[in-house]
Amino acid sequence: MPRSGTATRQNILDAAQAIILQRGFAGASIDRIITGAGITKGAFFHHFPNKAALAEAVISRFIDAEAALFKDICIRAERLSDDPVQQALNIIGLYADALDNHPEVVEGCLYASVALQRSEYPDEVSKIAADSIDQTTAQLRPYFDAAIRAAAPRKKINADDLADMFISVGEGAIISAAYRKDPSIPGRQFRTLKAQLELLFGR
Amino acid sequence: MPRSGTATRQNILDAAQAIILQRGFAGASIDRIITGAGITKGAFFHHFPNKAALAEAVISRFIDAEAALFKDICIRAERLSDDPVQQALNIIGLYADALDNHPEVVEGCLYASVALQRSEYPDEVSKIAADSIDQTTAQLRPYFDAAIRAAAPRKKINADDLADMFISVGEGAIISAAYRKDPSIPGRQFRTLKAQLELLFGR
DNA sequence: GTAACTATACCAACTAGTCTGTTATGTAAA
DNA sequence: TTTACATAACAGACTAGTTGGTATAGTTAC
Repeated sequence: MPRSGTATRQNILDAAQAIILQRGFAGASIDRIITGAGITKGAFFHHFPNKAALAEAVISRFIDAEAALFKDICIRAERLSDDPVQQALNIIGLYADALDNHPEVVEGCLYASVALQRSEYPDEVSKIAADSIDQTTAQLRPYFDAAIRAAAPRKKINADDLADMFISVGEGAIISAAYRKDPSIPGRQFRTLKAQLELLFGR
Repeated sequence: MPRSGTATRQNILDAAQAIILQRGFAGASIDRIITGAGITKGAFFHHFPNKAALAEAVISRFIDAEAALFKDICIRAERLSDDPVQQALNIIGLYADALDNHPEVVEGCLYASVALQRSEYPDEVSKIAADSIDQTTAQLRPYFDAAIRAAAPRKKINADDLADMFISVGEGAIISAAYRKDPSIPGRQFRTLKAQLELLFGR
């Protein structure tokens, strides 16, 4: 058995993600990444056939982590209450809590990075990022739909716009956090959103 | 007097902004920009001493336009009503209208571009972008403050978080719009926000 | 034994920026 | 009215360094 390369691979992905969020994908040169990871060019191309494959690996890992977090939050929200309104509110509250525990959000978000450099990332990467956003809103929509049906909201509102609002607040708050260098902003923004939806659903 | 170069300069800025929003700042090479603008390298470096100066010009122009739009909206909102709550709501509504008339928002936002490529842009550019964001929230905060004092909101909320929410929804909605290729999203998101604040202030 | 590396040399394409020239347009003296 | 001239607006070849990627020969840990 040869030695495992998984640590080195993670090392590369970590360095790549950090540099991509600081300098963009084009600015994240392979030389900078291998310097950041403390390895050589030979090691890099042993793990990734080219830069496009690296991009796909970085984004995929990020997306998988986000999807896992989101699914976990949905499960916990359902466990906390049977009431559809409370479930929807809990998803937002739990997401706020999760962001509080991840101060590295001030570094930025790879979803936003892909959106703002569509033509620089490989097409495949743009596609899987877009699919992941679609999947997240599709998962979220039923919760808001159920809440709207259960509570007769005080303002005419639809689940699509609420699901979009969830994504928008998340992405936008991370940009605000980056400007202010304040990692508490995303959590606070989701709690502000939660308070507004409590009113909307009469809580 | 020699011929005027202002049209060429605008041409360069337009091409640069479009390419920056598609590929990031590092991906927006001078060769790509001059090809996009249909000019030569000599013309480019006649107008800008280096790439950093171009970045500053592009961002400054964007910031000035945003600031002018925002100021205009504030003035119109104040004219529409003397009621502080209505003024705050009108700002959001007028901003939604303005976004409806600018379908190019799906291309992205330079504020977000700078935030997500801090280390690639010249320091001066990051600084003026951050200052501009600070100034916008500082202008917005008094409106929300006045509304809170006038209306005793139904949820405990502060003007800082509301001003941040305005920025977050704006930035986030543009990212959502880019993913969905739907320029109607930002306007709809601001209207959703407005509906929530109407409830908050008892309207 | 074999995969996981290090180290280094190399390449073609691209990068920001420089350089030397050329062209358009207005001013003013002859 | 022509002609000379000043000056900004360009054109395009050129350079030194960087880019992503390849090649190759040896070393290390399981």
